[in-house]
Amino acid sequence: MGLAIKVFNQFHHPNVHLYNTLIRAHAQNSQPFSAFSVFCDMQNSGLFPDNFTYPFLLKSFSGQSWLKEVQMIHTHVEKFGLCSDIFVPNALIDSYCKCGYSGVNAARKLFATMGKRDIVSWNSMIGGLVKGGELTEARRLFDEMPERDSVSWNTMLDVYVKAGDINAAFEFFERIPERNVVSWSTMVLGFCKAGDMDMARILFDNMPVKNLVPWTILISGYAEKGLAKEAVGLYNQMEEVGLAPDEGAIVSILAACAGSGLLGLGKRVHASIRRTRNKFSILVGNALVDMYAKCGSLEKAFSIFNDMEKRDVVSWNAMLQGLAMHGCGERALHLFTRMIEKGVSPDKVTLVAVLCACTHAGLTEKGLNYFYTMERDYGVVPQVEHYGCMIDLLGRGGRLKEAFDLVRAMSMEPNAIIWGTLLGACRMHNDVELAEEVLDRLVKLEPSDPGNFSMLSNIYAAARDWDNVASARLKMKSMGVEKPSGASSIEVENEVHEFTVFDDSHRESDKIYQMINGLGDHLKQEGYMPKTCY
DNA sequence: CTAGGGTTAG
Repeated sequence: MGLAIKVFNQFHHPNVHLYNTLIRAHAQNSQPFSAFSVFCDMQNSGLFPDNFTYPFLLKSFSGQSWLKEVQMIHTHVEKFGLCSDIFVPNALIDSYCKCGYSGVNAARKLFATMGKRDIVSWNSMIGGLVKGGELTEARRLFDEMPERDSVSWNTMLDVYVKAGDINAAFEFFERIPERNVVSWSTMVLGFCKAGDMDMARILFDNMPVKNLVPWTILISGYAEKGLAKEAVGLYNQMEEVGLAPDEGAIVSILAACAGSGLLGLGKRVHASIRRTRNKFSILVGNALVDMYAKCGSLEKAFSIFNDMEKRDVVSWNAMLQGLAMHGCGERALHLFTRMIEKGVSPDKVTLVAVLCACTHAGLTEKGLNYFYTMERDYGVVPQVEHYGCMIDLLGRGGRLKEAFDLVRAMSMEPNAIIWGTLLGACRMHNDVELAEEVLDRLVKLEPSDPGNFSMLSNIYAAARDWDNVASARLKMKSMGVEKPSGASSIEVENEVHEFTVFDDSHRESDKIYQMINGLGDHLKQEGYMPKTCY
């Protein structure tokens, strides 16, 4: 690329073709800023962009949400009458659809006024609607379109998957005239999302052709659900068939590991990165920082964070969040100060992390102060997540009434997390009366979640109100769902061992319990009194 | 133009 630019600069009067080539090269290297600056140079030198310039330029924007720039190009294109070529409006539709809600609306308007449409115009428009969550309209357009290719069918399959209707998705999948690797992958993803890992595996095993994407989907699917054995096994299998994870696979698998604490697999992926490349992108760096931080290896996360050549706000957020969630509130706040000193603008996620840090460090006053000054100091308007942090901060501090007042003072509708947080605080401080009131609201939002009643039953238990404990338990049973028991797992030499409560299925179970009891005795000798009443 | 991908409160 550097050489290409050097050669380009030797031309005294580059023509439109040369400019286009350079813009396309920047697009291929995901350099939107460079592409745009070449475009500006081109205009400054008095040349008029043509039918090729705009699609290339728009292509370089992918990954950005540059609504204004897309609108600007749209205006240009209309002024010069370049919409006659179908490639230009098609590229505009696609770019608009990557700019969120208002972008999709602009795309829709453009699509409606197009005199000529090809299959790509329809596919782009439908794909945009799917991204915008407008599934019903996407479906309508699919039914309306004059002809369909495999992209159309796959997009429509994605509609069913996104709608969460796995049965309808599978029926549709079977009706697709020519299924390709994308159709199969979408279906595997659908089963992963539906929690049916057996079906996901069957589909995966029966795929006529595979690439890295279905491997990634299934490994991430296992990892996300904490199925360490399956995830590691499949990752090994992938390496055995000679596939190395690309950036997409790395980021996806690391994210799944972060979500469920699979440090072992995360380390494997990290090792593979170190083996195969000498540097990595911000995306991969952030995924690594987040994975190590969430898995509890804070020092490892810090060392990667510090070694990163470039950091963006997400890098800082991941590190801050990691420190905050592991109780290192003071360290998180110190890092936040460093972030401000470096001139990085905090965003809404940063402030969630900061407030969370105050909560976990017991810094109630400091948290309140950040909350009330965040808009003035950092331009971040408090949103429902920030209120959630404050409810937790006040609630844990025993200031239940203030927490409840804050919920009522919120400008937005409190969601289930808000009420759930408050319920947790009631449990912590044994406030039965408030708990009943809070549960009332919570049930309206999450009527089928038995966890809420489990929480209430614990509150009654703490107050020794056994009649109500019984009725809460009964309510849980009648909902047909037992609270699933949690499991923990450790990995020893690439083998995963899983444990649940009262579990004696492990082959070395006797030894393990011996060790646990021994530890308990030691703790008691040191004066530790276990708290059994939760 | 379609499938996987970084940070968000219980």
